[in-house]
Amino acid sequence: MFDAGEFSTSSSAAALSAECFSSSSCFSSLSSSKKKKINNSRNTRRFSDEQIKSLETMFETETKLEPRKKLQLARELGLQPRQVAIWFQNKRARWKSKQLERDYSILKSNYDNLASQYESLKKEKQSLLIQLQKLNDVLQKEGGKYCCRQEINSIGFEPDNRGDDGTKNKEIDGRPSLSFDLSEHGANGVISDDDSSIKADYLGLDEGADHHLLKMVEAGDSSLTSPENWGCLEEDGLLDQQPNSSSYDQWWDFWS
DNA sequence: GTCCCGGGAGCGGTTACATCA
DNA sequence: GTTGATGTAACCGCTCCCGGG
Repeated sequence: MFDAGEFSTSSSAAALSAECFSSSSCFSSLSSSKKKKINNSRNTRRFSDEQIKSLETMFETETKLEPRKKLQLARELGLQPRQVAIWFQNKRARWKSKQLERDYSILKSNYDNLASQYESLKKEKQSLLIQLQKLNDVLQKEGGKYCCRQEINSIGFEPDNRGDDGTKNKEIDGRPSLSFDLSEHGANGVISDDDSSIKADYLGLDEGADHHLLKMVEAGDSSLTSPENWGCLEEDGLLDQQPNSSSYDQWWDFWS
């Protein structure tokens, strides 16, 4: 395929190679002037396009050459077997380096996505906490009118109950009903079933428990904003539905 | 069967040089 | 023409594996 003398790649180095190429100890035993001469001989050392192409093709099929194939390839390309071996070594190193870069890029992309999701969830949580605080304030102003969520349920509380004029609060049976704006939860500003399932996901709650919790939130149960009152959740069996203590910790971390 | 030794091969890191902007 | 960055062939030192004694 290629004549040994066709390429000037390793003119003087090739001449040396016949006796020294396969022995690094031979090289290291040379005087410094001799080494310099060898280094200077690297002048036109780049392999030709044809040689590179053949080497690349072979590398695609196998990244490690069998000794027999190495000799054959070296013969075909007019190179020393050691040159072929070194080319494969360097190629493997470069390929590995590129692979690491690709892997890093993928991991970084995944991390960025997760970080972005985390930030948006954090904002959503903050927004919900603010809403809870507002509701709690309203409830405290109103006194004991909303002490019992059964009572609220019995009057058909709907989070989306709005007055005809579009205001968020509307009287039901002569008592004010509360609605609130969660703009992040869709155009109509109410918590949808979809939202419930989303929260169930990251709170680790099952749908039933989460629904219960959301109802309490929707109903403006002030106990939710006061940890000392969370005992009622246990009484309701809500926290009992936590699969394990780590989920409980997760729940606590989320709201704290 | 086990240990030791030498040689071959691969790998990570480095050097020397060519090329290009 | 000079310079810094980059790519690459070749090397060095080390480790691992394997066969022979």
